[in-house]
Amino acid sequence: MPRLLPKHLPRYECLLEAAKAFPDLDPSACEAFLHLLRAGDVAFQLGEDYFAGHNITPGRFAVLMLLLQKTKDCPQPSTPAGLAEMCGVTRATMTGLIDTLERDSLVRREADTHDRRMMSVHLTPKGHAQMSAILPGHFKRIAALMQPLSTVERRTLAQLLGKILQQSTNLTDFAGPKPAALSSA
Amino acid sequence: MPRLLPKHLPRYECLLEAAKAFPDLDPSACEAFLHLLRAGDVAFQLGEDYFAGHNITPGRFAVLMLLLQKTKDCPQPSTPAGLAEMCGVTRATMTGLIDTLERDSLVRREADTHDRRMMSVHLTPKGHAQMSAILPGHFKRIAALMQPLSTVERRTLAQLLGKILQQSTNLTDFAGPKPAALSSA
DNA sequence: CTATTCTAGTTAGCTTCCTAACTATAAGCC
DNA sequence: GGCTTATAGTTAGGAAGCTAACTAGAATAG
Repeated sequence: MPRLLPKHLPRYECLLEAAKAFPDLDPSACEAFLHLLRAGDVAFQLGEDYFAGHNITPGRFAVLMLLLQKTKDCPQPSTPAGLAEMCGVTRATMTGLIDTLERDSLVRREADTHDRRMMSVHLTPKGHAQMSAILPGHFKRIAALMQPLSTVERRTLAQLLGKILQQSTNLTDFAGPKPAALSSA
Repeated sequence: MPRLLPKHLPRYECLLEAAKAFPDLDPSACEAFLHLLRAGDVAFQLGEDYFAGHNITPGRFAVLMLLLQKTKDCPQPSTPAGLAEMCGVTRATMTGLIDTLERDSLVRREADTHDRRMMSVHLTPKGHAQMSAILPGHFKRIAALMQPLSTVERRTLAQLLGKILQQSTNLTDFAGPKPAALSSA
């Protein structure tokens, strides 16, 4: 399910030309932005296409990945609400993801004994095996995609993208900071 | 509709640690890849959130953008199939997009007089006005997102992403070149 | 000229996300 | 303790993309 974006990146001269009609158009910003959209889509599809061969969607992969990390790092159980938070989706969406993962026996729901509203979610042995089967190929494909970039270039890329991510949070915090987010301020 | 991705980027030390368990994991490649996924999503959402205030989806915007360019550049009419090709979606999806755009009087379908299978799609005056209302704000937001990067950094970013895009086409061409794509080879 | 094949556009049904409303349980106020 | 509020999870219905199958018209083979 690729994103609906123009597949064709305009040449820089076209952006310069368009800037005459639109004074707000910053050609260098637009060029970087459009490259980012395309490359981000390509990166996403790289994973999506690969996972599809293992009967997994990106959303299911994200959940399995989080559960895999959890089993290693922290002993505290994973709840649907916590997973939704970390994945950036609603609790309703997480319910659906866990439904299908549980149907395929990749995860298991367990009721919390202390708080009967809560559930905890665990990776089953089958789920663990599934991830062990998927991850090496996934990492190989990531390495292949990044192969033309030197280690220095990768570092540079990550830093430049990090600045954009930081700016994004600045902009959204400025535009509409959640009241809850101000609790620490 | 953000993509379902882990919102949290792992620290580099965690990638180094994970590489011990997974020999195929290249930490610098993964770091760049994960940053790219997050930043691409942020960039996409920047547009999506803004368009939503104008009752437009990214898909509809892409179609309107192509039609706007067409009116300037080439006199040849835009067909649904051509638009689908340029947007990278199926013809079926394009039918749906044009349906809603036509319902909102932003575009107009016209039957081709020579080939009665074909339609041509045109921007209406209202569609043109809509784009004139949307684009300046869109360009401003793009400029704001890229503001922390210097012109040189933007250029560097575009070049690094260009290498990734090129590599992506190399990989897919190698894996499964469409027979039709070989016609020129 | 007729029959096959190809192409443009549409329709029908699926998936994955969403929001809004609901149920059950826990926590806080009187 | 009993009432209000907040929280965890689920359910129901909607939006936007997909594939597969269909219809109508054009192109090509015989």
